[in-house]
Amino acid sequence: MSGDRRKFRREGEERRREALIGAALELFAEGGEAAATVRAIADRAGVTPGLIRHYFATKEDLVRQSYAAVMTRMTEESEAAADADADNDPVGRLLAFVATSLRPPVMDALRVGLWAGFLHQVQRNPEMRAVHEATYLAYRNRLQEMILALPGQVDPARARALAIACNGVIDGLWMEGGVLPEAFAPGELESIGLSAVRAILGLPSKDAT
Amino acid sequence: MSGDRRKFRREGEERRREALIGAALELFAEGGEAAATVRAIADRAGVTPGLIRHYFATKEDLVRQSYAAVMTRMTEESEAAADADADNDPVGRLLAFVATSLRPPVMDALRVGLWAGFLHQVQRNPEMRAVHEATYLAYRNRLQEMILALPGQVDPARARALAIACNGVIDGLWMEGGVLPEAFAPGELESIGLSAVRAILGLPSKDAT
DNA sequence: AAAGCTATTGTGCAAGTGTATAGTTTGGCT
DNA sequence: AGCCAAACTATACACTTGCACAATAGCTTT
Repeated sequence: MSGDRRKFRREGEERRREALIGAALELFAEGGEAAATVRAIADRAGVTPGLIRHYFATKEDLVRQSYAAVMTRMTEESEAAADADADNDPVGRLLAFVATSLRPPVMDALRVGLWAGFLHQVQRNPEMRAVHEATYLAYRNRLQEMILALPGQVDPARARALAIACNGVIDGLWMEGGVLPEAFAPGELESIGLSAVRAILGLPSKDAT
Repeated sequence: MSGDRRKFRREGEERRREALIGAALELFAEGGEAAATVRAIADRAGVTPGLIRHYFATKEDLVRQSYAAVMTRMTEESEAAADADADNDPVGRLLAFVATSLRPPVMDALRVGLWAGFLHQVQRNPEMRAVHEATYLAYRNRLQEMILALPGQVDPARARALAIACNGVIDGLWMEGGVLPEAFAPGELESIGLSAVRAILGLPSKDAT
């Protein structure tokens, strides 16, 4: 009678958390805040809604962790690209870092949409704001380290300003490319971003003879 | 008994529409999408919820029209600010334009929040996308005209790239300043933005002796 | 001054929301 | 084999949401 209770497998805590976060991000990217209901998330993750409460104190908690996951993943991807640049050339590392941020899969419509949706929450939710501040500073500080590693002397105060400026260009172009992809030629934003960063940092331009 | 029906005044169709849109924007800016319920909007506008249905086919309709109103208003303000700068010096005009974008009231937390929410809808709604594209291009083209007016030759293709780059820095810094105001010293972003634009355009730096 | 049009109100409803909580199943441990 | 913590399900609740609809009050016109 009541025997048609759903079968289930016990997953590791880590994997279930990630699955739930992944499902939330998918729904958020597809249909915005409204689409990411507790029931829809559970459904997408192949689980019943109650389980969400088992892993996350509240829905807001899940949303916050999802945001943190997305942002850190993006920084890590750019960082990996910089490290993959096996040259020990500091200039090459920095430019690889910038270029990666301005092409897929980092520069992507879904990610920008995700980011915009979250950004909207950052303003009034202190915990979300903390996550935003942390991820933003992580990215910018990475940039600053790379700037300090460049040949030639740069005093710290100036390095901070330069990092903020470079971060600004990257963010701006990343966002515009994500929102209006067809408004730019393939590779155009990447090339523009690299030139701009070079100009800001006073590096010689690529097409110099 | 049933005589305590609320008194009201009949407003013109135009004024009521604007009042409702205004109320929606206020709530959206303050508390995000979640705060802008039909009831709250009606309340703020000094009206009962049913009336919203009288002026807008659906809530989504109201939201879309609100966003369109905000975006057009922002562009108009920027344009007006640029025109108000009566100097005949092209460099001064351009830098004033940039600086204005990076300080209040243009760089403002509420506006950035509003804009983020708008951006989030741009991806799924073709009409919103059209509004966004138009306002973005209007701003960027304005920038491009000013770049072409600078002393020295700039070929059009390069002017486009420079305008995109400058627009990127401005957007990025504007957004970061709006989201994390206390992370920057007063005037810091304005000064960083001006230096960055100068560097990108190859203009002499301000603090040159 | 009476009538008529419609802007505005008030009430109600079905659907969907996050969350609480009690009960059931699972897989590892002894 | 048997037990037990906890991973998981199921159900229910209190609330909120957008929307429909009939009644009414304010203008405009005659």
